[in-house]
Amino acid sequence: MPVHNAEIADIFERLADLLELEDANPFRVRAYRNAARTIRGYPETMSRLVEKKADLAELPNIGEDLARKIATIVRTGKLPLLREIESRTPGQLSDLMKIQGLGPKRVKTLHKELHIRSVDDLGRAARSGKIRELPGFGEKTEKAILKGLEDIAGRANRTPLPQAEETARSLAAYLEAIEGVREVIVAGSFRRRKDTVGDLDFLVTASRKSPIMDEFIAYDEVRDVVSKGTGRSTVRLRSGMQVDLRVVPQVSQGAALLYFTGSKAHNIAIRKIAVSRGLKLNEYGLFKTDKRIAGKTEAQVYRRLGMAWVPPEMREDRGEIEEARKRSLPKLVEPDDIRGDLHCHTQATDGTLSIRKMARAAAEMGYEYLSINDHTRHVRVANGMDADRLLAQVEEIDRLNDELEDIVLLKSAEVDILKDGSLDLPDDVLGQLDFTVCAIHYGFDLSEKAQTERVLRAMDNPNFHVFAHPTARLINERPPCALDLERVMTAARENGCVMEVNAQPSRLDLNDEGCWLARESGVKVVISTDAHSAADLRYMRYGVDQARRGWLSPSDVLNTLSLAKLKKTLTRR
DNA sequence: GCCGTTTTCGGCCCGACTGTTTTCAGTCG
Repeated sequence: MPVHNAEIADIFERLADLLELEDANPFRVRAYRNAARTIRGYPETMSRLVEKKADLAELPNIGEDLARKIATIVRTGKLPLLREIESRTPGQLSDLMKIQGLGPKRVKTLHKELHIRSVDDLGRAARSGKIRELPGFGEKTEKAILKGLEDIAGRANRTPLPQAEETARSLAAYLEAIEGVREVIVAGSFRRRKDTVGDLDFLVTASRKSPIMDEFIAYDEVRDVVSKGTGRSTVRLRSGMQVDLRVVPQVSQGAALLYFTGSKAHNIAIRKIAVSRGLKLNEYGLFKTDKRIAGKTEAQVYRRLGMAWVPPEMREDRGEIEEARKRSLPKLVEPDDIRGDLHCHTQATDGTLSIRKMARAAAEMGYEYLSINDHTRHVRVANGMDADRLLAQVEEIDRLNDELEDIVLLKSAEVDILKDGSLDLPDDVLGQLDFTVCAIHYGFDLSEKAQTERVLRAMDNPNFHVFAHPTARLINERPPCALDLERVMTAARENGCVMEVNAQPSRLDLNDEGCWLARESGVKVVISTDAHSAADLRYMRYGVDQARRGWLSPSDVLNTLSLAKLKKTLTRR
């Protein structure tokens, strides 16, 4: 079983935690964390890179030493250094650092003074009141630890973007109504459009006299106040979501927006650029000695650093800094570029509307085309169609196309990929469609080898056009199935197949990294909503977000094409 | 342990808030 990037990143992060507990050189600790971040977000697997004998030291934040360590982990699944350190420092101690308010120093004290080795030990010590007696600790810290233990026990998942959007909208409206508030912006991973959001970062410009902080913590949905200051406060909402609020002067708004949008890695990289130019960048502006030379807008700050403005979705330190310095950032796809939706369902299977009503809804979105992709027979729970029903639907679509004036319907289906890699309707039936969208709906737990071969075999069929929601993940519900995406991409390119970016907020599949891999592999994508109702067509935006995070341009996305060009491109040779 | 449009050695992002303290260490983002 090949080692996943996440496992390698976990090993390095654990190592960093334990080294920190041992008071190791903090920059060495940081090096391990930086490397972990690079590996976790890297679109290709380290296993594959090692197999290809690629030079891992070429990757950012990876040098000769870590390249060797990665290779060791790939080959053996473990790292001798970690074992060696764990023999000195109990491995579970790194778990304690996950509790809010506990860092390496305090964990070390707890271990040394009270012999605490695990989360359970910590709970017992806190409940018996032993922690408050330690030097540097007190009653409040002890209480905070008990609270922190509760939090990690019932830790909420990261919030899907649309839910976060709803929370953000209500809170923004509340904040905007507070006296003296000028502008409210949500920054953080929300602004970078990550598929899920951990917490919300609100940035507010307000007059000096505004009672913003008092009003903020008085918001109806606030469960507890984590901290409260004049410039920054943090609360936890009833939903479990954490919200940070920062008040900044208008003259610093751009610098603050830049800073609080992140990512952390992007911030660090641009601060280094500032330092290299003898400047200092913080959330209040860009400074030459003590003189602010930029800060009102983001564009101003980037400009004074010799860079183009970077779209928030790209701010992950995945090469955007270099491109911005060379002024060669790609032009990212935008919602307005989308000219049609290539995956939707009707009441023939599990959708809620007739074909005609879906067509009308799509026309109202301004689309030129919409394809109808009802399920095929294997998906019985969704009333999947057999050949006769599908062919009847094809005729119905032909009739509707004669009648409809403002939109063209494409004949398609969401065809099941069976376990043996065959498609669940005969070729002569599939051949009557304009194109197919093929997907896995069962057998998610096959081994990576079996799952990958299943897909590759399916792609050999000339009636396979689009691979829908490729990893079949459901955010916070079902992990992505084991699939060698790199091999799948290669096969897609060779066979002229296309990958779907499924825009359902619970799927977002391909995700940003998948989009990145598609582009690198020379594979085109379609962004589709998989709509089951008219309202679902509005999910398109979320798919575009992920495509932008994967640096996709309109030319990478086939449903930015006119109908004529699209039809030509979706044909396999 | 990484990295280089000043450098292959000597740097490494920066400020706010809290709690336990009487001036600051620890943690967080």
